[in-house]
Amino acid sequence: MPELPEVEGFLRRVEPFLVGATISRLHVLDDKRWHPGAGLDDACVAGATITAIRRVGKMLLVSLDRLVTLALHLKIAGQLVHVRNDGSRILGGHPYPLAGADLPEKATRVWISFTNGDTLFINDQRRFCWVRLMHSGDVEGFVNDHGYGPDPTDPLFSVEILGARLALRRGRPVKVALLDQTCVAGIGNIYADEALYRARIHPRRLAGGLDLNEVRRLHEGIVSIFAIAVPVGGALMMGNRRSAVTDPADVGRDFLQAHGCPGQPCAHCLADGRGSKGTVPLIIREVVGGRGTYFCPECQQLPTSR
DNA sequence: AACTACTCCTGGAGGC
DNA sequence: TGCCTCCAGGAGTAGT
Repeated sequence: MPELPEVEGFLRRVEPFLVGATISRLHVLDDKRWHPGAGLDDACVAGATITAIRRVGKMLLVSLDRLVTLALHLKIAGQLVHVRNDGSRILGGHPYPLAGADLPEKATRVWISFTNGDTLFINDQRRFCWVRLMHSGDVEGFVNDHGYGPDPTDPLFSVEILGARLALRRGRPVKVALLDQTCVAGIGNIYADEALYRARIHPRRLAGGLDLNEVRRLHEGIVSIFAIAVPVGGALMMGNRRSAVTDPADVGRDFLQAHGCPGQPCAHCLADGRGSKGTVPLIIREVVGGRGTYFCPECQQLPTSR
């Protein structure tokens, strides 16, 4: 579930505290989540200082001054918790509650303690996340092997680029193309649904079948939903349903209009006056590309055949 | 080349 | 209440 906004939002908030921090120890609690490269182990990072953090797609890359890099991917249910030496916490990724929980806890897979008393916990209830340690010289090759597409938060991400990437996947449903990290990097199931909803495009439309105006709308949908989601650290989703906002600080994270909203009146149709009171079209759920997909059957229609 | 199916894994929901 | 089954999902891999 942690997609681009969840990872980027966390990165932006913790960067001031992490860059320049020196690791005292890296603790591996779940060997299966830990993948040190050849000749490397957890002891290699003790005493190392973080020089930079960046994101590629949904992956986080933490560069250390020992010419090694920690790479981590939160997959579906991964969560990052930065605990400062005054006890304050910054949460990123999956929002499953840790109210008052002592860390590390049972879902903690790897954690890092810093010489300044701060700690960073990598939690994952589902055990799909991974943490790699590699030589910094190998990072470029590792990233290139994934073949990531353009980043939609990059100012250079244009309508033309999106159109060209979709054209390469012309025979696939546009939703499936958006989920392909080599098409556009960082979009997952939540934001693919939201972007298509904003663009009023049916998720089963073929990627190559969109006209220029539709590609423009989709580009705007992607860029605008990320503009909302990134600053607040992403949406509050627990599994396949939206989680209730319990912390006033999280109110801004309740912005989803389609994904996880089955049976809710379509906001577009409401605004456009479609359907009288009580008969406004409702958001429905179908499986597209093997993923639960939410959309409005009224304002996101498939073109009539032939 | 382009699909689909399966794998990894756990917690939560729903049925009985 | 308790047990059982099903489902969610990122992304890699295997099979069609």
